[in-house]
Amino acid sequence: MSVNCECMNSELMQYGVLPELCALKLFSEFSELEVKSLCQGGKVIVNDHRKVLFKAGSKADFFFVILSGAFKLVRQTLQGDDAIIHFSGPGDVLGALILTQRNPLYPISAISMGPSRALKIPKANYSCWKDNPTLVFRIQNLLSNRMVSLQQQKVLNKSSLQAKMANLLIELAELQSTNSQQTIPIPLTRKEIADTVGASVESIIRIMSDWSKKGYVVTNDKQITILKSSKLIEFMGAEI
Amino acid sequence: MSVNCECMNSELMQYGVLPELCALKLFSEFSELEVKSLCQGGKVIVNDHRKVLFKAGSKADFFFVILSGAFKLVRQTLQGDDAIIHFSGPGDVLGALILTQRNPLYPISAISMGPSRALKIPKANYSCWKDNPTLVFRIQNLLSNRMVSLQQQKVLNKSSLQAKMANLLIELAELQSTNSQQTIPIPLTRKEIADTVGASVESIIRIMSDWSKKGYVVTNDKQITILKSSKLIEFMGAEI
DNA sequence: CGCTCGGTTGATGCACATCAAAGGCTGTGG
DNA sequence: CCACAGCCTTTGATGTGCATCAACCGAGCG
Repeated sequence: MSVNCECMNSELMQYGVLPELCALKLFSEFSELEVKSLCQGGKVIVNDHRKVLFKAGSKADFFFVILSGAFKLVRQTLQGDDAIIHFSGPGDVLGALILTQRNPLYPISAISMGPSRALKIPKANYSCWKDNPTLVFRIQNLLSNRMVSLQQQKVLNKSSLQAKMANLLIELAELQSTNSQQTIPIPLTRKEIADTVGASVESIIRIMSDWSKKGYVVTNDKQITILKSSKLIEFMGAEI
Repeated sequence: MSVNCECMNSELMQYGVLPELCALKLFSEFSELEVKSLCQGGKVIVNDHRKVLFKAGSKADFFFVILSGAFKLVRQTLQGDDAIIHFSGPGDVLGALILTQRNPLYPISAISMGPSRALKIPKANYSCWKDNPTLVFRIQNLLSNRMVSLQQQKVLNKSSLQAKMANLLIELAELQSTNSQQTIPIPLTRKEIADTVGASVESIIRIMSDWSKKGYVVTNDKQITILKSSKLIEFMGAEI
């Protein structure tokens, strides 16, 4: 057992993951030693585009810290199509909230979008995570953000599709700190936008091409850039 | 200051609130002494129907434990109508998640539904709440439930209005533990249902009266009882 | 008594979904 | 190497679920 851990640990070092972890906002002001002990036994998962990190309904024996790329959190609807609950980027912690339960199952699936990497950490480690007030605080903040985002979407429930799309694009563009360019740091298909706002692909396409024509946005091989965020913001409050 | 606390504390005793608190699942297996110290300085707020407990955007200097009745958590849309985010009952903790932030503002408003009582606890107490692993654990579970509910609603986003209504009614009916009668333990107007599922009052009324005619539900002065939950569940999965 | 609030019903219209068809692009295997 | 399948995108035609508007009723209430 401990041998196994050792091995995993050396793996952490090997790939130079430790400094990468320390660079995350999640672990800022933590010493390398602390991070190393918190992530003991963690294993780096490298995913291509569209690979499942974990699946809704399966046993939650691990939790995850995203290192690079992005993952979508998805649930299937009974009609067979997907509903995207959230997009997670580097520094996000996945599967932590439910670890306090007895026999936890993942409530959602996590699927990579483009090449992505995550650290897979045994559930057992969580006991020392939750004894660290700073860490608990930061994980709560991550959850709080997700909650706020879900609530905001509920508020826009009765609004037009354009309002929901504007909200989504702006929210995603804010993920990256460099405010100069409003480029969404996640490769995003129209279908994924549709699954997020709960609409059909065709409707998304119609609105996106309209916005492109008007010069509000530019899309370029799944990279979406917002040119006139003021116009998009208008949609979010528009009566009509 | 300490005098004030004393007074508040005696207030806790006076109204016999302490045993009431201890009876909550939140505090089960806690001693009266512990609960008393955790809720030190707390003040009981008694509300009629439709009174504001706290308002979105105001400074969050307190957090709350619901003693009796129910509260709806609401945000205004830019169009001027309400969006109900969640219904909270006895034992729920409100305003706790954001207390880890620097200068927290309530992200939502809480409004009583029918006569309700809540314990208003100074923010300062939260520091000793969050040092108690059991309490942190239980508050996380409450949050987890809210998260799951919001996610479920996202999954039903593309479904018919009937599916969303069925989901809501069943979820609310499950709030009360007595499984014999499927009565929703919260007085609920059609408008409130509409604001929760993001629909118009008229549409809710049409569906509710249809269901009443068919004998699926009975409503009786804002008390809704589900007679045939199997029929409602059918709607949640129905293709058409 | 007029007031507001909650419930109800019908007529009309629109913002979407749905269906259908087609073209580009990528990877895969014969 | 080409053929084929699968994914993503696009456009047009058609349909419909639900919002919106308008009007009315009953109950509670200052």
